[in-house]
Formats: sequence, C-alpha cells, structure tokens
Amino acid sequence: MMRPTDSELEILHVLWQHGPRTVRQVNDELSQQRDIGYTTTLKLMQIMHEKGLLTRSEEAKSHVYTAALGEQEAQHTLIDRFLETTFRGSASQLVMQVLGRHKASADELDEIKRLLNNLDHDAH
Amino acid sequence: MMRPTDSELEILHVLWQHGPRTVRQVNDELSQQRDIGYTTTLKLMQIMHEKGLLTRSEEAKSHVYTAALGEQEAQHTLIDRFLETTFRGSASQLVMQVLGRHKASADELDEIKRLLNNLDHDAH
DNA sequence: ATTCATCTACGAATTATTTCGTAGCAAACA
DNA sequence: TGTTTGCTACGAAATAATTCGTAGATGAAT
Repeated sequence: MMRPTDSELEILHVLWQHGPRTVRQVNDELSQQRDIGYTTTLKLMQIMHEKGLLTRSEEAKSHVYTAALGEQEAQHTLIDRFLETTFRGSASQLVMQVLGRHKASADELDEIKRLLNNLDHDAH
Repeated sequence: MMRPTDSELEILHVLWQHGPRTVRQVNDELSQQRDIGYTTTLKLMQIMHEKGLLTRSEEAKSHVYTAALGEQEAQHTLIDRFLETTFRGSASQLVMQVLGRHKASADELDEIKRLLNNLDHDAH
C-alpha cells in the first residue's frame, strides 16, 4: 500500500470522520485548521486519486471523493514504518514510552489491560 | 527541537548504539544496511551539525561526531508528532493497535503491565 | 444572452530531502 | 620529493512534497 504523506493524512482524516466529501467540503474543514488554498486541496485530492488513495464519483459537476482505505488499515502501515525507523522494531519500547508520557483515562487503561491479558492467553 | 528526518535517524541510531564516531565509521555501518556513498553520509552529518543535531570535535583530521540529543528525547519528539498526525492524539488507540499487531515477549508484556499498575497508583 | 460563481485540470514555483561529483588540503608512503 | 590515500567542504542534480495561479468549461442568476 502507498504510504500517505502528512498532507494526505489530513484529508483522509476528514473523509474518515465525515464520509464522502467534495473538494470544497474538505477544504472548508481544513481551512478551519490552517491556512490552505482551495486549489491546493484540489491538487492534493487529484494526486491521491491518481495514487489510488481516493476513489471518486464524477457524476455531479463537483466530484465526490471517498477514502479508498480504512483508517485502521492506514494506521497499520504507518505504525509499521514508524516502529522500524524510530524504535528499530521494538514494539514494547514504543508502548512504554507512549504510556509513560501521555495521559490515558482509567477506562482506556483498563481496555489495554484486557488486551494484554488476552495476549497472554494466546501465548499459553 | 529539530525533527530528525529518516536519514538523520539512521545516523543517530549508529551514534546512540556505538557512541562518538567519525564519518568513515558511521558510513561503514550504514553501508552494511544499504547502498550509500561516503560523501552522502558526510554531507548528512555536516548538515546535522549545522542544525545542532550533532556536536563534533575537530581536533583530529577526521572529525569525531556525537549525538547532541539522547535517544529517548528524540523518540519523544517523534512520538508526539506521530501521535498527532496519525492518531489525532489518542495514545491508547496507538498502544492498542501496536500491541494487537506486533509480537512482544512475555517479559516485555510483564514490564508493560507493571508500568500500567504504576500508572494506576499515580492516578489514585 | 451576458455575467457571475464554481468547478476541474494542469503547469510550474517553492521547499525539503537525499544523493553524489569534484576540488583542495594534508598526512603517509615509496 | 613526488605520489597516493583519505579527509573536508561545497555545489548542484535528482527526487519528493506542497503550494498556488491561470485557463477553460459549465451551470445559475440576472
């Protein structure tokens, strides 16, 4: 799978969160977060379409774009790469640094513990 | 702090692992991993020196470079950014995806559990 | 029908990163 | 001493990512 760039991720986030959207709609979202011109968003989405990251319907005058891959699927690709470049593949080291530094709610911690217990079961 | 690029990380990894090194020594390491010319490594390390990512001693003819930041420090910067761009800041989501996908030894899992328990203590 | 708003397509400038060739210097060697 | 070896510095090409201006088409509004 094609690794999305940072700008591409911004656009994917909008589509994952809101579902299929026109360039105009995506640009309206992005404009709230940062300074970005309409044709910049347009060009990005055209390129993503070429790359196969987005599909689009050309029926209406304004094309409607849809993310061609799910959020988790994309996250997996990005985690694999990040783990390799930054932690030399050590997943536990990554997990520990994240947990040590970033707040997680009690519920979230419980969920993580549950997952850990399940992993133990699988291992035994 | 300046975000290291992927190539810069490769070099930092060598210095973190082996301690202060000359360009030649770093290049010898990198060459084992992939195709890379000597002057490429040299230029990268010169740029990193300009950016403040490396310090160097110019006493000998071959300069000796040292990482200007620790491995964990760099990892923190990179995690923060990765978490933001890929998981919109949700640390627990990142942890769960990593644990669900990547192998960790029983010892590593135990260590993570221990950390989780400590976090609970702090919270109560 | 003319004007206006909005859309797509596309070229190209800009910026960042990676790569390497060449020049010049200095130590080691024959 | 002259040649070879190995180093730094630097320019610049190659590649990738981001940004935006302009042109042309189409539909809506007056």
